[in-house]
Amino acid sequence: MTYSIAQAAERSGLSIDTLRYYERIGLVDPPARDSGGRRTYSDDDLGWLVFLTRLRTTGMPIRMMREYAQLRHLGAATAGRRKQMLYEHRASVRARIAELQSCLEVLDYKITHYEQIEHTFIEGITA
Amino acid sequence: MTYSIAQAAERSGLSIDTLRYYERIGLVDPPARDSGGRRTYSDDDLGWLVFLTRLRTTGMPIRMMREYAQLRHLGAATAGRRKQMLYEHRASVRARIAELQSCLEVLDYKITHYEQIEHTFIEGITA
DNA sequence: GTAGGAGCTGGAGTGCACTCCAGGTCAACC
DNA sequence: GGTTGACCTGGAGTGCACTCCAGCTCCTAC
Repeated sequence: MTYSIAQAAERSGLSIDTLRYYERIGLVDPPARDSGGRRTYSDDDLGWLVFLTRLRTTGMPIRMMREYAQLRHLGAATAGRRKQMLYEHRASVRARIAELQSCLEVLDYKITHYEQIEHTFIEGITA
Repeated sequence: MTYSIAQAAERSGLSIDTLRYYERIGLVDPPARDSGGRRTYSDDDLGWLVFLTRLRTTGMPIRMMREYAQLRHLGAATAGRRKQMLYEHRASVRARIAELQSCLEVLDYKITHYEQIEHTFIEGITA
């Protein structure tokens, strides 16, 4: 199965421009072309694109994604280093989640505070 | 208790430049000045700065923080709208956490995959 | 055979959130 | 009274990750 750039964009959640941009900066290998010179993405290409969106969503900078892509390109010998990168990235994602959760507590506290103000206000009116 | 801009920066985790920038764009009220024209931050100022860093950490854009700051400036009458903003923001933070957790699963899967490759490799050598 | 739509390239432009800088002031210490 | 160090202002510059554009080609459908 192959996909036009528009289909690849839709399925990966990236824009058409972003797909070409990622290719230009070496984040994705240039996909095959059809007889008219148009990009045709394979299922493998799609899988990689989707994985990239996960890395992006979790805040990995493009510079690091590119490093990962380059290691991947070098084949099985770099599997250990890639695993190490994912390990470290996973730790940073976990830390980020913890950070967000701690901020959530502050938000909860603030919201409770506002709710109390509201109650006082209503009681002030109806009393 | 009052603080110099350097102390405010250290305690809030923002840089000195960012403190002045936030003031310029209306995110924080201009603090008092000493006889020499230097900013002196109060404990209240500090509290607000720290709260802003929480909003920033949770991904609230500056535009929205400014909106919140403006409502706060208008006093108690806007408490309901501010509460509403925090409510919505909390929902987005929760969604963000869920998103990160779902990506974590993908990372776990990938890492497991790499570990299996490693095992196979070692067995291949030692066998 | 032509009109329309998708895709192509190289390069310029955008939005966000800072960050840095030059040139100046001010208070304190030697 | 001169030097030092923190701070001041207005404005320019930076890094990131896209996003947009002009001018072109190519296939399809009428």
